[in-house]
Amino acid sequence: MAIDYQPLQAQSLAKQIADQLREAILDGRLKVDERLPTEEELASRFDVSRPTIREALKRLAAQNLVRSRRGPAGGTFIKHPSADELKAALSNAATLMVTLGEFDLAAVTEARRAMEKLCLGLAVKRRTEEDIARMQAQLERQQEPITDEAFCASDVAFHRALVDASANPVLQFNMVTVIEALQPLMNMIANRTRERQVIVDHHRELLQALEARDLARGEAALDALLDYLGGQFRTAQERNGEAHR
Amino acid sequence: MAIDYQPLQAQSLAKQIADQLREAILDGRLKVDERLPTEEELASRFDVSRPTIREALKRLAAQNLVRSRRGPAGGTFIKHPSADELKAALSNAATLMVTLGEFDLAAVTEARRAMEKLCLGLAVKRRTEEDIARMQAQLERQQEPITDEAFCASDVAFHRALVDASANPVLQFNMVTVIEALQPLMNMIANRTRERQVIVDHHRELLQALEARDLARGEAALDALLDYLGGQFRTAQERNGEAHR
DNA sequence: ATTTATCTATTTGTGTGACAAATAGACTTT
DNA sequence: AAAGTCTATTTGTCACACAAATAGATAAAT
Repeated sequence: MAIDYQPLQAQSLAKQIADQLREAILDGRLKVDERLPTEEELASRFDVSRPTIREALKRLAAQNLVRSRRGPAGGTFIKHPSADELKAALSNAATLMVTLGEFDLAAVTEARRAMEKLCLGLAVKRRTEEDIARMQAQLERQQEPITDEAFCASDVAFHRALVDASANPVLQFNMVTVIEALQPLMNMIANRTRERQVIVDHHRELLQALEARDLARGEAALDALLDYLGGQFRTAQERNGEAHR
Repeated sequence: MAIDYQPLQAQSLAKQIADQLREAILDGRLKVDERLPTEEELASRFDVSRPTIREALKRLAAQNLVRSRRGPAGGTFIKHPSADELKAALSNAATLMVTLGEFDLAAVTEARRAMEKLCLGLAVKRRTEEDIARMQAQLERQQEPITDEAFCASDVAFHRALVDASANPVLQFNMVTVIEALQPLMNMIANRTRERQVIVDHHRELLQALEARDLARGEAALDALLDYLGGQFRTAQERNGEAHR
């Protein structure tokens, strides 16, 4: 007797309504910039109260699917999704997954190494002078006496600039899970001046390789950098493990 | 005089509260499975009404950051993020970005080709018999007389199984933006029997290569398949473009 | 003594009604 | 014609009430 007991939980009305509207948006039955009926009318259509409708709309708003405006020409509109907003949301979620250990650090670094090489391969062909300048600016910043957090932020910005030089928005997007999501972990690593220099040297080598459009040299620099970073992460984790005892 | 006019719009209270709580969760000030105060208490703490608090909590619930239970031991709890839920959310968002043209189809296919090769590279080393069996099952299904939608779903499942064989959760995760997100577009392509056979042949070749752990052969099959698919997408887009005139 | 049923308190879910705040458009005034 | 004012509409917020679920305590039955 193996009945798979259905949850059959009467989900909250607001959730059901939100799901229904979300599906309509995804299916294209509700188009971008289209205006939904007023909350009052939605309430009567779904035969629920206005607060329930509001909760449903707030859920959608939290997912950047709709936006609301007050006033006569106001209302709730289907929102055109923006890559930047989605990137920010993904960064938050991925950061959480990493810091909570849901994503194994080894898996993240493995994926990063592979994907960042992909980006490098495209960047070598497509990088512009602006890309180089952006990376150069971060490199210089990393040699100034800045706080650990500013150094890490600049590190992230440097790699982000490299990824952006690939000129592929989908890769740029996906890379947040292996670049930005690691920032909190990196912040836990205290970078002494001597250690910073190692990173800066690798960055400089990587930048020069990109400028010279030398893929092999760039990959070597990236490998060296990620080998070093991987070691740093491991020792940081061990230190953390000891601290927990 | 270049004042950067601050938005200074008083954002909705619910949004501010939601943002504040989200930051606390991301910072680790609120830990997983921790219980938030009751809605009533939160309301008095933030000095707002309970509906406002509820809206804030619903926003967080929509992002899978908290979950609520009724009853004496109930309340609102910080939720441990699940890769599957996040994957589903990302799939929705990415699908929308693709269907609305926010992600260029050329960029998606370029990213897919590169990333799927990465997965293949790992899968060749790590694939298990279960991986092979799963892909084999989909391959057989694709040769049965099923609907176009079922064929597309099986196509996605086949590639998903390949990606999963890489045994890297981060890559598996990111691949939804280039595999699952394309399903609606693939559904728009009517697959005649003759055309299905082309895809099935490529799949079989790919599967055999994976079984033999032959990376070069697998990459060739993948390239051929994606070349074919790219062509299909282009003609579909052109047909669509004509239909819009 | 263990299980089962019932009660109770607590907390979220939902409903109702009201008013505040923003704002597009019509209207009035200069 | 331009600027200011008014007005209607819609979302934002609040207050209060009750329903529904549920963990734990209590009582009852086997």
